[in-house]
Amino acid sequence: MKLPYNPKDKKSIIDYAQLLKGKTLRQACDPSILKHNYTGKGNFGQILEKFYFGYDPNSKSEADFFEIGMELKSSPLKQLKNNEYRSKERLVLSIIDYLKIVDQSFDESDFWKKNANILLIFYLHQAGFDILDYLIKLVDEWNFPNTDLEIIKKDWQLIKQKVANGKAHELSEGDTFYLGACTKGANALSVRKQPFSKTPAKQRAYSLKQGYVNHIIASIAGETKEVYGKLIPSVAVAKKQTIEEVVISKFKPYYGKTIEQILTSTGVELNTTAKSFYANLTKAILGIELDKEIEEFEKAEIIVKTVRLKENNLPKEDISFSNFKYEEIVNEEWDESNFKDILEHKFLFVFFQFENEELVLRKVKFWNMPYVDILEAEKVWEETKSIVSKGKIVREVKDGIRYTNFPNKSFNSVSHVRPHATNAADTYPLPTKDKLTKAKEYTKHCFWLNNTYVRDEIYLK
DNA sequence: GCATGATCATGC
DNA sequence: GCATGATCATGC
Repeated sequence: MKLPYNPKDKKSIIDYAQLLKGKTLRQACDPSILKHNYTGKGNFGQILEKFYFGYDPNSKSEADFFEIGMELKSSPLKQLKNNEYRSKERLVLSIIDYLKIVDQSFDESDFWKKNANILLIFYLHQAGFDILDYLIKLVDEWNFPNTDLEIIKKDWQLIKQKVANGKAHELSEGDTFYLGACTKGANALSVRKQPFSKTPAKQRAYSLKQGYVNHIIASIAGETKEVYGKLIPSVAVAKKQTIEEVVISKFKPYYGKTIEQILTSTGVELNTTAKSFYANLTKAILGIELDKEIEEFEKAEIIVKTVRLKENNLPKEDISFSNFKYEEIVNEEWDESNFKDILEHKFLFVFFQFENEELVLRKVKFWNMPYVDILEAEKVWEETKSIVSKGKIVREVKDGIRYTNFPNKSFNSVSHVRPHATNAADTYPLPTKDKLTKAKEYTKHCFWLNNTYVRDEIYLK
């Protein structure tokens, strides 16, 4: 079959791909597309390869357009309430071969051979639409800018190192900044051998974090009426530095200083009672304008948490996350849950401590949750799901206060469940009526990190 | 002094 | 109106 492009000529391939912009697969392809047999999540890409580019989908370790070393990737966009576009998810790249990575250098790696040059096709995912009717919005090639590539190399090295240490089963997306190791497979039973441990490891693929993909779409969209995220200022990571080193070096001069002293020396005026105060103080220290986001933090989806320690090192409060919906948690599995997704992020903790009633900056710390603790958090999540499913939330009512069966601080050393609402009447519906109170809805709750855990495993370590 | 339930304040 | 970060109140 004669291809409608020259597979040895990059420009010819890209020009042909660009014709997809503003079209759906149904409009862009031959009517034979109606007979496609691809089902399942990844099938947009497979249909695109077979019916538009005219080659059979494969899982070879070389790039799809092997003659010029360019890989084809398609990925969904979502539209926000304000009509701006964002990536719907992380961009999943090739499978990590645990057995081979340990003997490879980055430049000669399977990863780099396949993904150095990518032809990206972004389509708008719309619920209820047939995949043939998703509108293709953005088409362009992508090469990693050098500053990003330095960070991606370090991410890759870290993944390799963990496998070399016999810890492939402990990999987490939170280990790295831009390039993640995300789980890939039908279910939790999709596992592989690893070279230096008998423990089977979950099958994982290299992936670009959702925040990084948002940066990509903002870059390739260029000047359009539609908004695809925004390009944001960088904290300028020098070639031989990690993001951690740059950020910590900027904070260090302020260790031991009071908030007032920090404000004076940064010359930034801030409303200390404003909700965004600590976030703004972080930006002031990093030298980022207050109305801007921090590029590296957005790309790496780093979650900043500020903690105020008492003089005895115990955080004054536990750390809250988003509320969970009772009707959702009972239908979720741990591996797909919001809570696990959050816990697999990279965090930046900014620790202040009370010293004679005054808060001083103690230190900052990059952190992601170790594998064993994620297993602990899973127990809290499973217990919560079970309690909601059975309708056994309320244990007893005393003096009008409802005491629950949700996992508390003595249930687990890592996390517990507590209310997080405007008041007791601020509720979400229950999937199962509460047995004791007959309530059909219940005060909003969320997962919290125990303050003792934050002290012992994050601050003191 | 802490655990747990409850609530507040801000900003989008 | 609601999400989010922060804080309060009470009983043991």
